[in-house]
Amino acid sequence: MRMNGTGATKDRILDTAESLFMEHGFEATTLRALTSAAGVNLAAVNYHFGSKEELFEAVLTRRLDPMNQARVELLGRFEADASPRPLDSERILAALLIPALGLARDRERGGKDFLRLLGRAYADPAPFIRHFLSEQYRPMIVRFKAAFARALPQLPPKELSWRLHFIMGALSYTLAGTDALKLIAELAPNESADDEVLLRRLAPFLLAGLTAPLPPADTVARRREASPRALATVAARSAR
Amino acid sequence: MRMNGTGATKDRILDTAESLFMEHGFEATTLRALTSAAGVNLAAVNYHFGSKEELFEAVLTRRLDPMNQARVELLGRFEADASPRPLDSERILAALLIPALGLARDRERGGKDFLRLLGRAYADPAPFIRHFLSEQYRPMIVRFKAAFARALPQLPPKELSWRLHFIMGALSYTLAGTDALKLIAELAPNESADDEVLLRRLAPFLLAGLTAPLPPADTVARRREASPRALATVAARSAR
DNA sequence: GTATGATTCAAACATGCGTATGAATGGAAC
DNA sequence: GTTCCATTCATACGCATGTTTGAATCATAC
Repeated sequence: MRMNGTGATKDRILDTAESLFMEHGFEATTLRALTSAAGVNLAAVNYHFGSKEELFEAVLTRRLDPMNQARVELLGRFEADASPRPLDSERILAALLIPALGLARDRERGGKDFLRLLGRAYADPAPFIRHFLSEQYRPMIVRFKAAFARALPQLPPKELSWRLHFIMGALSYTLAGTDALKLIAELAPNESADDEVLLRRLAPFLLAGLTAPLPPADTVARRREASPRALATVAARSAR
Repeated sequence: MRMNGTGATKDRILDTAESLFMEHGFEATTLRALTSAAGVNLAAVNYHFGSKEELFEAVLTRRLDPMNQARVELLGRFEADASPRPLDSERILAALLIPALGLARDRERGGKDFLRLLGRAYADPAPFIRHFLSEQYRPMIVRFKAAFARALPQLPPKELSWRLHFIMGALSYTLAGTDALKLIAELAPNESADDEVLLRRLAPFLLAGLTAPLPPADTVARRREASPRALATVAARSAR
């Protein structure tokens, strides 16, 4: 055993890795830059974590595991409160977003960095990252999908899967954001309240998408519903 | 001048790069793997493109530029058709999605690869990539934002910016997809019709989010509107 | 047919990477 | 105060990377 001054080497590595992986990505972050920024020896990463990949997984697990657990717990609590009536999709969505919001807000250091890192990990093509994330998320996703299915019985399961996919996309992209914001617009200088405001704006957007009317039934649109038909119509018309 | 057999070396490099960058990302794709897969000499990349980064930009420009141009042109055509009435947001959204759909469908080879590559480039932290994409997209985004602002005059500009951000997020995440699909659910074996089906499911989702009711006005929700209030309420209640 | 200039090629360059090693270090246990 | 063992450290290993070089190759123009 050992009891160092304040922060154990291991934690210092995790914190620095979280920040650097977020900023530069996994591949572009070198162990030399990482250990030098953390003020530890180069060999410390391999000593404490085994390899760079295992370090990355440790960085993710440290926060992802509690966050997804909190999501499931919150969902259970909401369901108990609403019992015996089924929980409405608005609160299910809330159970999905609130722990992410809490992570962004509560931990003064690193929390927001982590969410950006997570958003980027989502899009990373490295097989070990994709596999790891998939394993980490599966139980949570299965649980929420079942809850949404109860709340939206008229929505076909396949459609629900797609919309959950879109939701996770908008969420992770948004959390990964920062520079991307500049791409869309000049969002004024009030980036202060950011994350809370962000999720309060994201929630209605996602809820509306989740409960949107169904798309046209078949490959060629037969029905004459108002809203979702036009895209197909217009697409056909624009064929040159 | 030179006229090689069939495909000039330059094009062969571009095609292979598109596929490999998509599959492994920018950093993890080595010039040796790339040139060997393309059947060209290792030095050919530096000879024709100058550097790996410039090759990446060339890969992106080759398709991104025409796609965004097509988006703007299509928007203009729709606006002319609708004149003098302002174009509804549904068709504006269609002008945004259809060229992406066309790219995924028309070019038998590479089109879909490119969209996945693009979705991944969105999330890549490399500064030169972010800067490049931002420059490539700005004119198109500005144009569409103005069109949406006309179609949705009741929506505050800042709110519109956010929702455009969410839209681009769901879109790029969806286009980058494939493996991510497995994460959400077992989408059955009919991945056949994929891309067209995908966008026809995505469009109603995005349209509903875009036209969703406004979130609560202030930091603390004052009004008693039905739908978007609950998240804030519930969040406060769940504070432990 | 020879000169020209663009392209291809094999080989090397310098550098940086993740990882491994073996000696130093220092607090805890006896 | 000596033993012990987890940790730290400087250093080196082996290798792969992006890039450069200078000669070989080829179609074209004269």
